[in-house]
Amino acid sequence: MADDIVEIETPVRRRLPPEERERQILEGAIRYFAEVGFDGQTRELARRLGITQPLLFRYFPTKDDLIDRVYEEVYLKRWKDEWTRELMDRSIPLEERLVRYYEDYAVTIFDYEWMRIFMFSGLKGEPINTRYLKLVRERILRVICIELRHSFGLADPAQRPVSPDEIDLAWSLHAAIFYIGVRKWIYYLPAPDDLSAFIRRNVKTFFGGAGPVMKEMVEG
Amino acid sequence: MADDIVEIETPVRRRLPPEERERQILEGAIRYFAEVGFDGQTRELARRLGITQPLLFRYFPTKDDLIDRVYEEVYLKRWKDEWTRELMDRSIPLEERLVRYYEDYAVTIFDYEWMRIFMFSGLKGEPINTRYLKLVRERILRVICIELRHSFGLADPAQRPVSPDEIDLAWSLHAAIFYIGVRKWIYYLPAPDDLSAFIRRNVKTFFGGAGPVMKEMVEG
DNA sequence: TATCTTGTTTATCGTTCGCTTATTAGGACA
DNA sequence: TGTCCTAATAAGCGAACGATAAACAAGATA
Repeated sequence: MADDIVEIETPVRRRLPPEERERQILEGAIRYFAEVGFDGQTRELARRLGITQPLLFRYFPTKDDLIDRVYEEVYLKRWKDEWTRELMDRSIPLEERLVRYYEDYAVTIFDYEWMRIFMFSGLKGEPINTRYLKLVRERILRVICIELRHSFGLADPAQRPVSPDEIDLAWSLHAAIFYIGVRKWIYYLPAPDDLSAFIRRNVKTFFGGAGPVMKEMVEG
Repeated sequence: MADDIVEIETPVRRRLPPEERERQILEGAIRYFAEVGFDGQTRELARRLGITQPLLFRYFPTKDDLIDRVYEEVYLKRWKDEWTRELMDRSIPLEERLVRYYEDYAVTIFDYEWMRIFMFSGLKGEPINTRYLKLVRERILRVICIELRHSFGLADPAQRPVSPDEIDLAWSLHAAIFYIGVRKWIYYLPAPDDLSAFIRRNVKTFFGGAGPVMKEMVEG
């Protein structure tokens, strides 16, 4: 029965520098939790990493601690302050600024791990999610509204503050881009093959139609 | 220590007609799974229903069977064929048709249970999710594209079929509306207080800007 | 080569999971 | 009021969960 000879995997015990092992676990956790959600089991995560389960608990005291590190790694480290700065650069036409911003933002969020962990943590009601969205609202959408006001020759936001309704309209442009990520990484449906062209068309549609609507909101 | 007197709940065993009990369990399951996801435990579900856990398994052989019934109940029973029909009614201006459709569609999907179960099942990769989205694409978005062609005086779809790029643009309008539900029921963030006005503004923005973009896609 | 530190594994704890079996009791009917 | 069907419960099974304790061994230092 020579066919029955099975290769025994001799589990080589590899001793890694702590920071390297921690890094390895963290990245494995991001991949794993992005796939199955935070109800995924520590045993299975350890199996995929090729280590034993107790070793996880040496580096991360509890499962929740590991999850917190995942959040930190995925969201906060990927935020760029330059987005706000570049959106305000009036030496460039606003429509082009919007295209540039969304092209860059898309690179950040159109990512298997980012997208799925964002939805999983949203459904769990994690505060970090709310915090992230507040960043989007205050540092992106409000800025876009201010620039739209200027671009359409509407009232100065210093005189007449940006209203929630205007922010909501800006959310819509954001949603259109964001939804591509949802389609691709949550629903596993085909997404536009030319993402740049999609973004350009979306911004053009929005920018082309927003003028009268904004005017009505601000001055109506 | 009269304060320590505790009301003992004598567990009244209520004998219900089977179909009534099944209904009660199904609706409890929708509420519960919408809140915590499908990893929620059958014991906790039973507790919330005020029944014992084995009774669940009398009515639904396995947890998966119960989940399947939840899907059926939430998605498929809420689809309206009249949406497609009314979107095609050219006796009404397209912009108004779009507003009417999204107002009605919003009533259906802006619902705690619908929204959250949709996201949970999406993340789980449930086939029913893909099936539902195919409905949206073929019976809503494609129809909208055809009507946009007609409204903007562009090539007849019978001659030049609607392209994926055009469908993608229609997804964007859909996404803007859908995202309100995400903001409200997934992120628990404030949503527009006048939903009708929001929809009207969105459709107006889209309709106002889509013309040249559509023309470029169809004839460019 | 012997020693020591500590990264890693083996074995296991207490709990909770989906699900089953055996028993109890509600309520329509005679 | 007594009978009977079956809705409902009580008790518990094996497996899997997060987490722990004790034993082992890789690799730097002497």
